[in-house]
Amino acid sequence: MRHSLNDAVSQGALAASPDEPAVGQALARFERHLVSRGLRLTSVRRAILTAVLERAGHFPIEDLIADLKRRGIRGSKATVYRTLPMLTEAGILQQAVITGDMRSYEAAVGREHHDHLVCLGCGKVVEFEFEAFEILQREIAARHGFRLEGHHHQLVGRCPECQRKELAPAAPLSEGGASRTQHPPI
Amino acid sequence: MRHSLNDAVSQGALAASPDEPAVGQALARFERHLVSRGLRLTSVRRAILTAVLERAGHFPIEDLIADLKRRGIRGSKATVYRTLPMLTEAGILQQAVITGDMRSYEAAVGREHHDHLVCLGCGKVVEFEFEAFEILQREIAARHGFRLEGHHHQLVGRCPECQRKELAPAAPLSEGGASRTQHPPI
DNA sequence: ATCTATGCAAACTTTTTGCAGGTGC
DNA sequence: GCACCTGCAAAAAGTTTGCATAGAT
Repeated sequence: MRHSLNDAVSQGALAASPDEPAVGQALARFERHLVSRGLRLTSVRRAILTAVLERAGHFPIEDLIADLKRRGIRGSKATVYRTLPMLTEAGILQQAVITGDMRSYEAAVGREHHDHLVCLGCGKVVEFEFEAFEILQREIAARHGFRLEGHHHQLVGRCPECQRKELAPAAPLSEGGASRTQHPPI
Repeated sequence: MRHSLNDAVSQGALAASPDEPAVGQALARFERHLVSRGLRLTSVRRAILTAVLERAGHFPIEDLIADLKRRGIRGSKATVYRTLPMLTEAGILQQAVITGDMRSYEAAVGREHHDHLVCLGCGKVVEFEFEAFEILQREIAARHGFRLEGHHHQLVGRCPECQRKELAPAAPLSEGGASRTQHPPI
């Protein structure tokens, strides 16, 4: 009963509360990771990790830096850029895979795999969960000898608003109406 | 019998032959797209589109530019950067979704959806096809009011070589062996 | 005390843009 | 001939790095 598909809309900063147990666990994991390599869990790194976990979804690095600034927390651009890969290696973050211009990250833990439904028109992203196929995915990975560590499943399309805009656009070009991004099979 | 999963390894430049009908069709589509907006299908644009279609898989922009240079074809960096979005709007290309640093594209047509199996260690990408779930995908899109136009399904893991390297690395750190990127659930 | 972490600013890389001259229709 | 197109070079945007100072154990 847990393996059918399962939707969850979640955009923007859903802001997990800072005292959520996940934060403590992530801190512990991060510290383990750091210490095992002779590095230190400093206050800046703690602040960055906390800020990261408060962004529920995927986020561009710039936004994270802005978060820190806004709250008067230390943590410069350079330090953030140096810390995010550590969080990734610790298994706390992963690079998000959005049709993308800039690099973005998302939590690798604390939620089930959440996948993206991206609007080609306005770039809006809706998240959903889609767990039904992990076995088959594992099968595919195994065929290629890979050990599977995660997946991204991203659907791209047009959101309701953009579909509406398509019908009555300021499009004085060709007669056909929606000429802009309609893709009949070639 | 066509809806089970279906694998196809294909890396590097599988190089469709230039006289393949797909090229002509794509050119026609591109021209339609351009003309409908008062733009022109020039020789440089034709060359770029041809080069694009000769790269079977996903490719970074830099590689495409190198292709053109290597063959003495006109088509500067700037023009390539200006042309690729047009090809995307025409439905011929789409941005590839690779855990990514730089932007990359792939053909949106001429092959079934092909998805990626990416190695976290060395970045190697194996492509596979995974068509079984389009109905469910459509269902998810519909729930959110989206019109589905495509999908990416990307699996990330460790390729066989990188798994091997993990076991006998030059890793004089902690005692545990593979400390680097093993992620037990938090 | 020693070694790591941080911030700043400079360097780099990738992508975008302005502009003078070339090209297609 | 009028627009659009192209290449170059300069500008932006995003990311990385060197270095002097601050911080952690």
